Amino acid sequence: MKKGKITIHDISKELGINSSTVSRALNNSSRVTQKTKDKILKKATELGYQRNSLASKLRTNKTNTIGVIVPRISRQFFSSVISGIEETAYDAGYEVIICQSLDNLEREQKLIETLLSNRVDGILISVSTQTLGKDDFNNCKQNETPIIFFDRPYNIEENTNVIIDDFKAGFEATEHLILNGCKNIVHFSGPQHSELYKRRKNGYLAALKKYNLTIDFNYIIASNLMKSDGIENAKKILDLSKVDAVFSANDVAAISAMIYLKDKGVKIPDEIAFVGFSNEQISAVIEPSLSTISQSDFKMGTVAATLLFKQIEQKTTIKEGYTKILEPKLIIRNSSQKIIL
Amino acid sequence: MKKGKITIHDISKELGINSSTVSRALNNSSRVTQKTKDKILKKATELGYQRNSLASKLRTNKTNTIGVIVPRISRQFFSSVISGIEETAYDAGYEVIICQSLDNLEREQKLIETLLSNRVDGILISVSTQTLGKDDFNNCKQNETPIIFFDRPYNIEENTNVIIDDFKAGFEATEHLILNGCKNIVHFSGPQHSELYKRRKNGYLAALKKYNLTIDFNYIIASNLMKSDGIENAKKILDLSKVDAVFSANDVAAISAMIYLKDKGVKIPDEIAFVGFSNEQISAVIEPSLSTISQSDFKMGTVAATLLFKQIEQKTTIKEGYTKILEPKLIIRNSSQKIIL
DNA sequence: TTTTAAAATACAATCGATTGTATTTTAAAA
DNA sequence: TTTTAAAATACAATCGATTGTATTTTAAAA
Repeated sequence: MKKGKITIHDISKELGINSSTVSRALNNSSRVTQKTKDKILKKATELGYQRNSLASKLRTNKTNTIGVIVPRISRQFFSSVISGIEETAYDAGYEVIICQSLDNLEREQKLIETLLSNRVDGILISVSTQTLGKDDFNNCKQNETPIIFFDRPYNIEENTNVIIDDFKAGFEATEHLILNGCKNIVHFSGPQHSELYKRRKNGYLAALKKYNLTIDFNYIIASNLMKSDGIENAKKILDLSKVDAVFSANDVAAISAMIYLKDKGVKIPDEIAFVGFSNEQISAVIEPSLSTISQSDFKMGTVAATLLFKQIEQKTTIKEGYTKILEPKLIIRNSSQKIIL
Repeated sequence: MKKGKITIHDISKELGINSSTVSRALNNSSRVTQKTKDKILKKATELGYQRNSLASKLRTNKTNTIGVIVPRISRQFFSSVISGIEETAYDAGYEVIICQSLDNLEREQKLIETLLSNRVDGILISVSTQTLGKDDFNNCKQNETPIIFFDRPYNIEENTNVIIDDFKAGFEATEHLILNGCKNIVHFSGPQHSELYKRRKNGYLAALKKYNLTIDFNYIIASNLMKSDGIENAKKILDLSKVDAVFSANDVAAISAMIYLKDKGVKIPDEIAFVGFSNEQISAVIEPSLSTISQSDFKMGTVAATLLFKQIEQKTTIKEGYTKILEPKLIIRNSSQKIIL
């Protein structure tokens, strides 16, 4: 057995057939007769031939590979999006390279560089929370490598984005609480520079307005929505009087706040009702189970991937500022259903 | 601006310096003077040059890339292992390609093929539950591509494996329950062909023996340990008399059983105590919080990756049947602590 | 049997970077 | 100024697969 990898030239030599014919046979070209194909394929398996994708990709200038960057693969939402992307890619004949930025900008930039130098045909990304600039992804554009942003919108005027209707989600979550008898609803918001959290907040405000509830800006608590922030927020709630509900812009903060409040003897949902955001796996398991917003994650993956493949294959210049907005879905569980007397 | 990607030849032409010198300058070779390097680097950034890794990898016959295959990236344990791998790889200058098999053998085989044809330098894999054969990975060996198995051992006699001491974990979990006053301990076991589940079971049996408790094989319930299996198992428990504890070979089944039993009015841990396995994220959040075994996940990643890099760089033939066994850690939470009168 | 068109296969260049060897340049010594 | 060794740069082959064009083979028609 020859050491090292087998190439088409090895097959070529063994059979006395030119390597171009071997290549065509392996790619099932109509320019090679079935008889020759059979001979070549047999020899290929016999030698344990395995195409060198690097050479093929270099020559054809097409990798049939896309890169996906998310903050963390462990988060339920992202892994569902990735599943959606992978299914779509699988059907379209693309390979997928999954990367996590750990919400770190420097790392994210490095990943982009790596993906570009590996000549991916396109990139799907949910940007890190540190990504604030307007032209962090110029290297892609310079390269004419299509890039599509999902979940966390990025410079909507100039890029392709796939997001959910955060305003509507915020509105529906809040309205649901109001219809369940809540009147003094606190909102846990995220970093205020983020468009996404602004929209959720605006949805919240619009719902209060619709039902003529007083808007108290002390009731809007901004934070990074981490576990510890939830606890801090919960402490603040205990200082505010009359709070009877919380709409949190993510599940993590909602859950840690709930646990803290329960520990302090607060009855949930009867004294304080909760609605979260994201439909993390834990939200179904915690007690009481947390009502939340599902971001149609799998679908977001398929939609983003489909858009990307279209851009890659049409090779059209990317239409600036196209945004696809998906519908959110309110999932009603126990944390928001008060016993209305 | 030239359309398409910039190559070293473009830089070469622009500056009238041969492309070999350009290549050496970009790789910071000592054969190029600093003055020339500066000129070349400046022009490279000016033109937006980006190395074509495909060409480089093809020429050098080294990709500095490893592939990682896990059943699902969303599972807490696997994403932690991956983090461990990525950190180690980052330090060692390797890229990581993450793939999920979805516990599907066909898909797993396809991923292996793709990784090999992309000429990864090595592979880390936690095999799918469908992978039962003894030589599913011959294509790697034929290729002389190192492959290391983690978490789920595979053909221990012939391959490199990184696993935890499942026997010890089973023993400690069971002993912990015994020391908390439990005498009639049910064991939820997994598919009986699996070495891993056999070892956990043997640990359980050894603990019973050590404390002179009767071994009743009706108390060992085998299943696939999915959510639904947990519920089925819980029903069976209700039919058995005297059960006062459960040691489950994973958290998922333990949790669904707990929820079912709680619903039926069983007090946990006072009537039936629980210990799970894996330390899934949910296990800390459920009520009562679930005692479980931590599989030193992050460390498993670093250890497996370190081993792999060693194999890649030494280019030694893979020593057959080397198994690295990591220590498990019992995490005691509320589900296992009875009030002993 | 010779001619000819179609089918099959071979030739050779190419993708972009790397690298051993050859050549040129530089600068010090003769 | 010429010689010479060292430093710097250029030449050319190479990694493995692909593909437009050229050549050969096949088989039918003349």
